[in-house]
Amino acid sequence: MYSEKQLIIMETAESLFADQGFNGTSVRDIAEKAQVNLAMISYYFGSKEKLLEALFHYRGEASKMTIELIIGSPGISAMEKVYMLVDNFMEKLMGQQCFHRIMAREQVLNNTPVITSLILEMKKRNLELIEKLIKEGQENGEFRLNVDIPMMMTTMIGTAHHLVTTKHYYRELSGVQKLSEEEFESFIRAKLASHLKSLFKAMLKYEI
Amino acid sequence: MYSEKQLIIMETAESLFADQGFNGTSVRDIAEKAQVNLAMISYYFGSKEKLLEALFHYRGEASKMTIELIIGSPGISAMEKVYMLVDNFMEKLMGQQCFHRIMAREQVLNNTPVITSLILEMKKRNLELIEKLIKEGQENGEFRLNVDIPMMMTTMIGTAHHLVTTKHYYRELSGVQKLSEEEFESFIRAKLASHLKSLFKAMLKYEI
DNA sequence: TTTTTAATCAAACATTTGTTTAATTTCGCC
DNA sequence: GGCGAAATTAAACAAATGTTTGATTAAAAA
Repeated sequence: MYSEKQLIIMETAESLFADQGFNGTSVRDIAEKAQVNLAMISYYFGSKEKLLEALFHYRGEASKMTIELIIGSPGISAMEKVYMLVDNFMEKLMGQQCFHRIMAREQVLNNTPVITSLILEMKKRNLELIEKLIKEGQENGEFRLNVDIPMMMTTMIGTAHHLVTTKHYYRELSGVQKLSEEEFESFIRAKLASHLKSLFKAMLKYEI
Repeated sequence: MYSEKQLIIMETAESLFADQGFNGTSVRDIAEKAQVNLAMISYYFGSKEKLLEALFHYRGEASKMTIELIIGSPGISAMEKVYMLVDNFMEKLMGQQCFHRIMAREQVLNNTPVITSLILEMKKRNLELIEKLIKEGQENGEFRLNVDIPMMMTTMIGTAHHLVTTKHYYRELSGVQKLSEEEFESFIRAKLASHLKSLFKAMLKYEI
């Protein structure tokens, strides 16, 4: 679908957009870092904006499937599946931090209709799948009946995004400055995963 | 401290930054909407960047005090104080959505050292106060002992920010499109407040 | 080989950008 | 009224912006 050069441009743009924002990054920045001629970006993608859209398509496509796979797998309790979804979510989040930083910003600043509807579609699809899973758990008595699923999703995504996108603050505040970058990464990954699982368990099982 | 005209400029800039981002907003946009001459912005604030910093100082200053007041008040249980803090947080969040949207973006994109350290200072101060409150609750047996306070704060801020800054999505997803704008506002305010209180209760009281 | 298509490039394009200048107006104060 | 400081203005500034052009090279097809 995308040539090697196009991928280089997209991934370079991704890291620059993540660090400096979309408007804070010039096409010359991208061209220079990707070591391609300035005109190639318009040539391949049409415009800077369409480059961003292409990036969203590219990254969005990659993360479909897995959820369906988890929910569909037999012989696993609904709670266990929720835990697996959390792990899956964390994996994608940590593995594509640049893209998630861009998305976190684009969600707030919904100026670009194409991307807005892409994100909305993504959210809708995920929500539907989760709803199916929760219902399954409710029908077999695993979960309590009054579960606010959109709010639950908001908690997961909001908490995780906030921690990952502002980890430089978290590092200062939680007294783990001495950890190396990699140690810190796996530290927050593990911590966040177990934290989210606790929250989900509380929301799904206990009347509070 | 700030003249009327300066306030107009700051508040106009605030709403534009919130909608279009800092880099997506030109000083000409601000000048036009605030109905002041272009040069007045440099005249009063020195630069566009310093205007943003002034805004952070202005909004930051306004929200000190209250937390100390709540924590200090006698004859109230620690849990009750936590609930009050949630309400207070919600009030500030909903009342200054523009500013919080800007802050949400600036946290992700920490390019501006002055603002980064302003936010960090804010976070540190709040964390210290909350820590004091939690300890109080732990000493009188209200709260359990293993509480990850930074993670708890992350959950509150992340969830709330995410919901408020992406409420246009939430509105589509939670099936409340028929509500008016004001109804929807108070709907998410109430919902979020009670949701956060539940989460805090779960995190502070129950071993999960 | 010849022809056609795609890729690459330096240069130019027209806007838009944040900021400054220098002149003018407004206002409080003596 | 007249002076001086602050406020306001239109114009200009240089730099940066996204995009296009037209020429040149490379690759593929005939």
